[in-house]
Amino acid sequence: MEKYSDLPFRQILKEHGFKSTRQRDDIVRVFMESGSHLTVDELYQRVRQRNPRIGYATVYRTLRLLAQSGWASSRQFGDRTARFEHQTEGQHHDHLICLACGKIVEFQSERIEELQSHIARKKGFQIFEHKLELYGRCSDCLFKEKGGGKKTRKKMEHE
Amino acid sequence: MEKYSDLPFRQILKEHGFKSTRQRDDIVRVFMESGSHLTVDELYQRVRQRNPRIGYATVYRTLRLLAQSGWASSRQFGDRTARFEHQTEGQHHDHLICLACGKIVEFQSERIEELQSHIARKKGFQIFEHKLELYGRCSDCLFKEKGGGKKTRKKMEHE
DNA sequence: TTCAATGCAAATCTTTTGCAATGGG
DNA sequence: CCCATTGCAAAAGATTTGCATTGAA
Repeated sequence: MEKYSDLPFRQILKEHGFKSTRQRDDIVRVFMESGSHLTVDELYQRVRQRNPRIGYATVYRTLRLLAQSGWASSRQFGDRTARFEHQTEGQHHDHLICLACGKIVEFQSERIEELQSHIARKKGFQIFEHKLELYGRCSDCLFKEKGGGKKTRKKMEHE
Repeated sequence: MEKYSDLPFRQILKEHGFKSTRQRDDIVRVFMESGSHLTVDELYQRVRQRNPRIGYATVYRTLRLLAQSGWASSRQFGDRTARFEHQTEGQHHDHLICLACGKIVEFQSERIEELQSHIARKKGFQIFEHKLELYGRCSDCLFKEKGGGKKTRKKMEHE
């Protein structure tokens, strides 16, 4: 068990004049240990396992705190439930979302970002952030759907 | 006044075994005549001016119908309210959104779409659709914010 | 006539908020 | 000790649904 005081987030809280609490520690911990893209409810359930006395509202409030300090950010994929992801060091990334199994894969493309700035400039916009989401089927689900193919195929290009 | 029976959407309804009604006519009409990106409430308000006896639920249900037949599609920009846009003939387009005044400008980039397919292929995904949104400030708002500049400036490039 | 569509209100679902009780600094 | 934070429950906002009534075919 690590010491709570080791949590760097406590530092952030202090800097901004917020208090550190058992609840915030637990929520931040669980959030940090989790793979990204959790819904608030998923996070709440996991936090509850560690500390069953935590309220839903506290999870929301702490998540907002995390977002405000740049540690987390929220996204909506398709559905109307927000998902929170770790803010990976200013590194912007986008998402591939499998509509069949829900898998979310991150990617990054400098070329696309360049084109975006180019377009924005042409339209007179100054871009602060962007969201790019590609929805489709991941290869696992494609294989499952097409049925019975061997595991390793060479070609799977369709127009 | 055009004849209701001229509405091509009536054809779609019939083909799918749905009934044409005064309400559906009115809603589809107003939707078609409106600039895109209306919220349900905005559409509801406008439809009410034409036909005050229409219920909120009917607007939702008709919008779903429009979406299912490919005439409309819903999007969430930033906020948690859905906005509906016309489905412009299979022509995919993306959006620039001004965070200050809410203006939404559409654009299209074949180069970006190519890069997207390329990335998807590398990750083993097959893409069915995508969403790309650029959030920032439109030039109007940029001028307003920087204050007092002349209307027509030559340069406004910031890094 | 018949059953889909409507209007209304109530139900859901996600997120936010008011407030008395709690606990960090 | 003081006031920010918490937990709960209630509120709010968006969307959906149940059901008796209406109306298109």
